[in-house]
Amino acid sequence: MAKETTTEKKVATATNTPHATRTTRADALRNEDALLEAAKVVFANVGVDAPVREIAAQAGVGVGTLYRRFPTRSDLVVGVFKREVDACAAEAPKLANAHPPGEALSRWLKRYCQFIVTKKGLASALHSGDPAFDALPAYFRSNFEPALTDLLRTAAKAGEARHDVDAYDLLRAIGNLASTGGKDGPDGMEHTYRMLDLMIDGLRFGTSR
Amino acid sequence: MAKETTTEKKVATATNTPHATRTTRADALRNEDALLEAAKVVFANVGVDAPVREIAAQAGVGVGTLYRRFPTRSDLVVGVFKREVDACAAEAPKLANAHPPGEALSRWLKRYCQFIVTKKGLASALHSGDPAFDALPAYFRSNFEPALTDLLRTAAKAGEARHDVDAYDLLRAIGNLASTGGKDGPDGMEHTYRMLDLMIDGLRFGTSR
DNA sequence: CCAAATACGGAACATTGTTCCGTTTATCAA
DNA sequence: TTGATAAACGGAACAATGTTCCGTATTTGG
Repeated sequence: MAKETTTEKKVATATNTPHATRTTRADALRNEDALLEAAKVVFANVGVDAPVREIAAQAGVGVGTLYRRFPTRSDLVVGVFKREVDACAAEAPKLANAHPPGEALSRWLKRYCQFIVTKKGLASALHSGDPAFDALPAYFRSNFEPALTDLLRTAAKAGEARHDVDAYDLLRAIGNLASTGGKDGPDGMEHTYRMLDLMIDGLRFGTSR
Repeated sequence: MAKETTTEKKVATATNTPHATRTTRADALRNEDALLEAAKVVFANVGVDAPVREIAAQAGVGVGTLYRRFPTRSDLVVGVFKREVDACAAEAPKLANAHPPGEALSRWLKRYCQFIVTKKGLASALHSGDPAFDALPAYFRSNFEPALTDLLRTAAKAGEARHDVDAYDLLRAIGNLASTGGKDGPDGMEHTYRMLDLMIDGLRFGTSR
């Protein structure tokens, strides 16, 4: 439900009538991807209020195509947001495989930090009252909390992090950290990273108990 | 500087050239007032995103007139906000004259509560990133803080309120109280008023020290 | 009462979100 | 491979909205 998989999708009718359904066309899938990617770029450059036409152009697609996939501007915003959440959360297990537990945790937190900074524009859209965004906070949490919980638990077992830190608390704390002082500050992101390092050190402190 | 006074306004040129300036035309003043009043009503009914045309119509005026007075939609929003702040702050001294200190304080806090609830729509506009709104928080504070400070001090001297309450803290606290649970809640405003009464009682507690 | 400055109204313009529909293309059975 | 057909496409057209322009009406001051 999170995102369209590349798997074939046919409507499962009880009686398989002839010509019942077809697979989703390849160009359609390609375009959906191109649109999300284009929107991500345009949102980052121009802001979340960027005109739909500009996104369609960047994706090399007509507005009609855009609207068939995302019936509303908000739907596109939601799509980009979810895709970014997915991408960020998906890195947790990868990092866990590639690095020792403490390192994996630290790297993922930095990655999450980047996500937050990038999505600052979106964050304000969340509180715009548009009901299309109502589900996003839950989506955010239901993806990030388990991902971070795993990293934390593994690191704690390996003696590389304390046991008494709640994943959601940490997500919120870092979220607040990163959203004030964003990437356009005096020393661009450096301040945020310093604060993040502080917090990571805090996670390690008192480890061997 | 707060608002246009009804006083004549002529540009004071060093050398009074002939035909130097004229007073602002009467209809212009009338229309400015009508526009602010209309905008207040429409914002309340339709929301801050109401179309400019609708406001002009409600004021019985063409859009051209609106735009001469308020070069931008945001300017109109700012105008309404300031006028409401002015109106609310101006009631403080009036209440102080008409009631005993504790009563005046309590009445004004309730009045302020109404202001907050009404302006919830505007509040979200404040955080919309539009630089036109940058000055509003300061305007808010610079009007309300002195008004409430006076009420508090007077009440405290009369032994009807504690001495150790900071006006700005109180403004913020009540602001938070009133903005969650607004006028459309289950028991419309009643909950907010109950909480406010609690706070007012708290102000009185420990009075005779 | 007149001339000039000022203000007015609302049509016209520009920018968006969204819909519509004639045309193109991918799919799949034969 | 091929052709019928469902699916998807592109972009013109529509609607809503902020903003500008300018010919006309009103107010002011003498």
